[in-house]
Amino acid sequence: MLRVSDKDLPAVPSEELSTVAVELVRSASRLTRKVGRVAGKSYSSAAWRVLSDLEQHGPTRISDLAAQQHIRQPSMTTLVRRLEDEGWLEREPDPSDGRAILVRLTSAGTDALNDYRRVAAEQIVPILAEFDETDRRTIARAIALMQRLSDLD
Amino acid sequence: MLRVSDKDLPAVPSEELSTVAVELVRSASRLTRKVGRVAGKSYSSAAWRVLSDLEQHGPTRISDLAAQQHIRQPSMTTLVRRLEDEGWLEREPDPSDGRAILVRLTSAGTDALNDYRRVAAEQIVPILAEFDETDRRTIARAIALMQRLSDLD
DNA sequence: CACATGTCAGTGCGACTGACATGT
DNA sequence: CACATGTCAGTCGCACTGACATGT
Repeated sequence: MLRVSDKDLPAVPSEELSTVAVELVRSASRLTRKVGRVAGKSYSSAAWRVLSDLEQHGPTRISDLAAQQHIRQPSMTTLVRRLEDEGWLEREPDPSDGRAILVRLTSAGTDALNDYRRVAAEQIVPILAEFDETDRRTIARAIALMQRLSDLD
Repeated sequence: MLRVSDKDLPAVPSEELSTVAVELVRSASRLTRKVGRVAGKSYSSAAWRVLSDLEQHGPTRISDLAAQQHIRQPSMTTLVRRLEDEGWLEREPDPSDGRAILVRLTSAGTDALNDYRRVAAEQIVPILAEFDETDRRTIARAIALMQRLSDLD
């Protein structure tokens, strides 16, 4: 049923974009569910996304973290407190704004993040390894495209 | 920055499969988060996945639904009860097994599902429409691949 | 004073485990 | 009796809104 070579892939008529969109969301959420719960001892994917973003961007304010994750400020306050209780991040006052707080990843946080990544990868890599070269490229490219779909707005 | 032809895409060395796996999960969960909350009035993506699976496979037992969604039976019991309260599905005894219950999608459930799909698509389609033909094929193919990654185990 | 930042209180969805009733 | 199916009870993660204190 599935083609292995890109040039054999059917074109996507614009009338069917809506179906593609729905199926994309569906498969993304299935994958998230499958990997998320098993990999996280107790935390959801939001926690790991926060840690990952902190690693990438350095110390960040609560409000900015909330915006990045598409959640409200109070929710981020709670999440940050839980992660702080775990020792995975720490807070410091923002020197440039007395109202704000900078959240920073700790080394324990980095360790936890890498642990999570290892476990998550264990779920996926064995199957990924069976994909042919074209399919691997497709996945790699799709990651960037999904990123674009998530960031805009 | 973006390549338009598949054969220009970089190969994926097997040493980097683990990174690809992690980033795939990350971008999938970001997309799920972004679309899920905005599209769902109050329900999470799990609810829509259940309705969608029921539409596809017909009446299904609670335990099978739970297995499909990678959640436990008691969680599925609760979810089914909420969706039943909404009038989106109904239960009937399984004629072939007195212990089991068959869950069936109602017409109101189909309507709700289509409403959700419309709203979800509205978030994605405008950006998807700006993708070139190769990128659309990439997304379409990636959906199937993510499905494979979710189903196995 | 208007506004931004963050927290607190209260609510609800949606997972989990353990114990249990019931049917095969 | 062993086992599968589903529910109940209790817990916790993780979103939300509205109200609020504090700093710009």
